Amino acid sequence: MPVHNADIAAIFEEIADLLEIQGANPFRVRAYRNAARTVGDYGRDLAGLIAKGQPLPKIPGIGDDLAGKIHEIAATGRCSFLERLHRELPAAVTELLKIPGLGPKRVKTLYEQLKVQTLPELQAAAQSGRIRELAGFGEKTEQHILAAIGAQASEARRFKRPVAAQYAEALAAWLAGVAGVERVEVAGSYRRRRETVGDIDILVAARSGSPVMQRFIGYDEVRDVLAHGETRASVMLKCGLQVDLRVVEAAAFGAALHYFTGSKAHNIAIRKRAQERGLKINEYGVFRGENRIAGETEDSVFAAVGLPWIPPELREDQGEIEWAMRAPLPKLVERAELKGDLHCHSRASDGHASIEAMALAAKARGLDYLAITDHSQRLKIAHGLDSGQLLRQMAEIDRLNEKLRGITLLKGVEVDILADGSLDLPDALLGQLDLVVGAVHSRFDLPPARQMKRLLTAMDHPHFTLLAHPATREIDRRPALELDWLKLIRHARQRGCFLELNAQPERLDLFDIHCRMAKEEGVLVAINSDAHKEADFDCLDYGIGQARRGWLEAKDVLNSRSLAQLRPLLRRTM
DNA sequence: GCCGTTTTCGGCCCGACTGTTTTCAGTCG
Repeated sequence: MPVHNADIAAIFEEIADLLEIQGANPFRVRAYRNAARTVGDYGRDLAGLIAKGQPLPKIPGIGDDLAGKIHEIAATGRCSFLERLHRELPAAVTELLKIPGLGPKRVKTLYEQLKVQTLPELQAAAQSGRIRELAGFGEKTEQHILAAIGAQASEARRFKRPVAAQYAEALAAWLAGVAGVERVEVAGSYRRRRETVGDIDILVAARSGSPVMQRFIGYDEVRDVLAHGETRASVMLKCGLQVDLRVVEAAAFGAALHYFTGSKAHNIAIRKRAQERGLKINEYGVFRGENRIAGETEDSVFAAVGLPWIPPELREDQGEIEWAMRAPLPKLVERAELKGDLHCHSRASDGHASIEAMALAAKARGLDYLAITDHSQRLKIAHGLDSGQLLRQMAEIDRLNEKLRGITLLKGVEVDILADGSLDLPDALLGQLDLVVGAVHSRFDLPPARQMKRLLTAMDHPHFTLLAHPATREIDRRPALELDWLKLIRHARQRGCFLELNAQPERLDLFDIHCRMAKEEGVLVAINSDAHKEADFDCLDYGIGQARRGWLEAKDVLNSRSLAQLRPLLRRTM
């Protein structure tokens, strides 16, 4: 049973929960939480490194003790320290922390006073009125607990970007129209362009006396008001999405925007930096003693701690601060820099538009070239093309290229990578195409070693160009393949092929950390729409967001090349 | 538990809102 970074992170997170309930030193608790996040986001498989006998890399926040625990978990899958904690406190109590309003102190009280360990026990205690009897608890708390247990199953989820955008943008536009409102910005993980968002954070600059707070909690889509004060409010929308609003004066907008954009880890790192310089940062500005020295713009906040403005997509405390101290930050790729799209479908397989219609739609969105990559024969459900059908399509593309102006079509295919790594169409045919996009659409359950072999074998094929949606994950539906990413990326470099970042918002595959790994290893990434209809080209924007989170610049992106620059790259020489 | 250009000990980010309290602890972001 392989140990993943996520498994190590989960153990550290559980240790942090249990220590917190025990009332341990809060900074010790934080050390475990930081370590959980650092390990969970770490780009390389730590247990894999250890298994190969390599030393653990020096990771900030991981000292001798935690490194020792990582070694133990990697070797045994267990952590004796966690097991010791379990002997003192049942594992189930950490579940109680998931109830909003219940933190470590209250969970400890519930366990010690009422012997409550599980959610059903908590519910029973609340229903029988025993919770309100406890010191520090009351009737309202008991009611909230009952309501939260009822809501928990249905609403503990994250929202994909298109859904979040729909609500966030509409609400932001509505707030912008309220009297006295000067600026509105959607902050939080949405602004950092994370692939999913747990809630929406909206920041408003308003003149004093603006009714914006009242208008917010009275918004049509609001189901519950969770909290509201003078400057801050939280609501639950009917769709189950939580929205937090913060209102500040214009002079503090930059500081507040930085604060509410996060991430939390980035903010902590920036504040520590401020502290080292004798400054204090809060959402109202940067202060030296009583004097506010910055805060109107984000630029001014960063400048106050000796840094350039850092793009929101990089604010994860994943080295962006250290990088900015010693070198210019990357100039992250923008949508306008994409010159073409190397993966889309037509009506010939499972698309909904003709090749010509797709070409015109791509041209209308500023693209200069478009590869038609319908599915191959094995994918029956998508009406995959056999050799004869693909040959006829190639002839059709030749005819269209004579007719079309301002866009060039490339002949391609999204060929199935079969379980043994072979490709689903004959070599002679693949060799006639401009590019071969290979993809896994079946046998996601192969053992990791065989899955890895499958992909490496496919890349060894002389005509293989580009690996589509490499992890094959679909958000909330299908987990990512367990791959040795560094090995895969280095193999791609060696074989002269490329990786796709599939821009469909339910895929967003490559992951951000693997984009960054590809960049570091010198493997170009193609940001592709995988469009099945004309409007899908707009998905490229989601791909750009993910690419930016992966530190990619235009030079790291295959389809930022002009067609003339691209053609030689597609021609395999090995 | 981590960490070091004021430190190997003594720090560790900061403020708003709620509910239970009569001045604040707990929770959250």
